[in-house]
Amino acid sequence: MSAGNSDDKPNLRSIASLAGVSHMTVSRVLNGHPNIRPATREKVLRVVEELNYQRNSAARALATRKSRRIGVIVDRPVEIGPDSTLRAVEHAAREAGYSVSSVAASPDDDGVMPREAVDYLTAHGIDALCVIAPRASSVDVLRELTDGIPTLIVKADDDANFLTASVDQRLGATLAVQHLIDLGHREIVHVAGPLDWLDARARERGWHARLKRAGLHIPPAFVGDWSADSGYEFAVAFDELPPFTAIFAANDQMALGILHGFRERGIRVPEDVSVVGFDDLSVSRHFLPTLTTVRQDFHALGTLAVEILVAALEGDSTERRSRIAPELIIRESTASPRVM
Amino acid sequence: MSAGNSDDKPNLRSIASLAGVSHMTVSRVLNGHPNIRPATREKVLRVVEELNYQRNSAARALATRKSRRIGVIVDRPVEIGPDSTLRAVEHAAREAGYSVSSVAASPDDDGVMPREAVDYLTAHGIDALCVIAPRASSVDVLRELTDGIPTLIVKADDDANFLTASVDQRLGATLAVQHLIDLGHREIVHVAGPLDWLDARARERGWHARLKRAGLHIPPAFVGDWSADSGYEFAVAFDELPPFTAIFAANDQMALGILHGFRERGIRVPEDVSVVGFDDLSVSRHFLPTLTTVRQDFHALGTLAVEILVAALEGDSTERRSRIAPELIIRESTASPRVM
DNA sequence: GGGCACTATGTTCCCGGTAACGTCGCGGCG
DNA sequence: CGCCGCGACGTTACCGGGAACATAGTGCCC
Repeated sequence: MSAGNSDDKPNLRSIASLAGVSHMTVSRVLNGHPNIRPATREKVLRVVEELNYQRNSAARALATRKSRRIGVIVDRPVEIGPDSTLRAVEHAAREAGYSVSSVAASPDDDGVMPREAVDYLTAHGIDALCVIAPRASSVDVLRELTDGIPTLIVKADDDANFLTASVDQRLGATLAVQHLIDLGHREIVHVAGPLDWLDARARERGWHARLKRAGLHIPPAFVGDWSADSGYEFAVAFDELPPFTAIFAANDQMALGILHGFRERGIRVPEDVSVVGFDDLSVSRHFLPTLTTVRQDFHALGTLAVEILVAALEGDSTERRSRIAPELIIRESTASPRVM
Repeated sequence: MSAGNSDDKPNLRSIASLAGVSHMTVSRVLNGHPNIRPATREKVLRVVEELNYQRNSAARALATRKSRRIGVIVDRPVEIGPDSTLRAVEHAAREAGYSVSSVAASPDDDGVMPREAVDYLTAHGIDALCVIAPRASSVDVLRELTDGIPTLIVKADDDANFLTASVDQRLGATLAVQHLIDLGHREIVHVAGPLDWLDARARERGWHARLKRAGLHIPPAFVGDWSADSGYEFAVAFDELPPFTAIFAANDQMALGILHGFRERGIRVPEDVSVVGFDDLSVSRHFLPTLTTVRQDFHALGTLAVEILVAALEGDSTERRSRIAPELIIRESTASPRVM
């Protein structure tokens, strides 16, 4: 405390004069330029250390026209999945020497307004953009907004305009449905997320495709809103629904709502109906019954996204896209159907 | 696309020459300076509009020595509460013309390393700092790191060094315990979070204080780790525990684990034991049984935090701290104890 | 009608870095 | 022995804004 600081923060010039060199030499040392004599380098670093000097990122950004900041748009209200991904992105970006600026959907509205979000982020200076949990409508709008900014969208389909990375949603859905088929289920319904979301669509398609391939009846999907409440509402309407013996829910929260609704209606899981979720929230293994679900590795996803973006930014662009395999976690909420 | 853009982005000078004024006039218009003729203002704004001009935030930060950025440290791994607060902070900051840069704990480690986090944030230029879900140890370290940076810590106790804002944790705990007492419970145990976390401590103290005031027996608190798993482990050890009829769990996740463990042990909730949680996650109303809990308004908390910080930054510093009242939500997991 | 207080605007310099180019010393080579 | 090339720096200009001061017009008052 008050250890004789000259009032202002040190800058390149003050370091330089203390080290007896020019400010450019200091800059070069800090940037790891090759042609610096070891003695000089050490002299400079010593002073840097001593004054606890930190480069001014604003000045750097101004001079280089690069902010070393990645903008992130999170298109879904607070949920473990998107937030885990966001944190993983932040972490990986930090490790790579970047910082992150995010715009996230509020609890009230569905998603973010893409135009406003991009405006905000570009106004604050970003080198690249990453979109988590996107809606199809957002992607459409983004196409014409992200001109010149490397943009990665967390989605499974390739896209000519964007970099992509994702957990393979269709594979996840396939694993879930396959598991139910293997157990002997023939009537498998789907409680989907809002189909404007790409993840919801991909899961619905995976479910649909697997049923079709198995030659099973394909009932219309019930569309929820990701919330446990919507799963609950689906379940309490059980008596009015066409018969089925298994449900694939598009996320664990809706699955939880379904468990709750069934309990109230006296329908037993898994004896009467099997339920599979998606995400494997940390709490899902404590639902009653514990939930069979599809695990997504959000951390790996965020890390991968940053890897791809940074590669694109720094030239060694190898891959434009990549998918992470999800994993089926079998617990108590699924079983073979009773013989009718 | 390619609608005749001159290659580079417009800047103050290019706007100025197109509008036939000096760059300072443009700057003044954009900053809302008073002494500008309406005609001039409109002329400038027209050009700004036309070129879709956005100020360069790096240049602005360099010139003003203000980044208009708030650094946020989230000291807990991914969880709905802290992430909701973070998002609310981000939202409120955006509305106030600030952006947010965050450092969050990864799933692996407990909390963030305060020194590294602050270094990182200051290196990227922040005007203020906000700490969400802090550990006591973090706070101690921060005291000597945040010299000169207005810092708000989300905690309930006043602090000479920091601004504070919080949901009143002790009040929340008091509400929970009061509810159990009102139902006729006399043996009320607490499943706490790790006591290094200020929130965990405050809840433990609230529980302790209310029991003491009621003259009830105060059993030692069981310390979990916030996870549903730790609640589960507590519950399955039921037979080895001293007798009790009610549990106050420090968060909903541990409460869920408790419900799960009790189910396995054949202990009925609320008939045998009542359970109260804390947080009111969106899923808590679908637990089996639905969970009585203490609701925290995370959005209000984040908004409040930014309000206080911005007030501190912009001089009209009114309040240094403020608390939000939590609310008891009564559901099925609590009932009067059976007469023994 | 001249001085004066404003108002509206322009000039210049500076923020703290980096790019581009200049300079100096030294060793190798014809 | 003189020239060249290059390594190791230094100098200068510039990134795009804003603060501080300078300056031109304008109405008002004595």
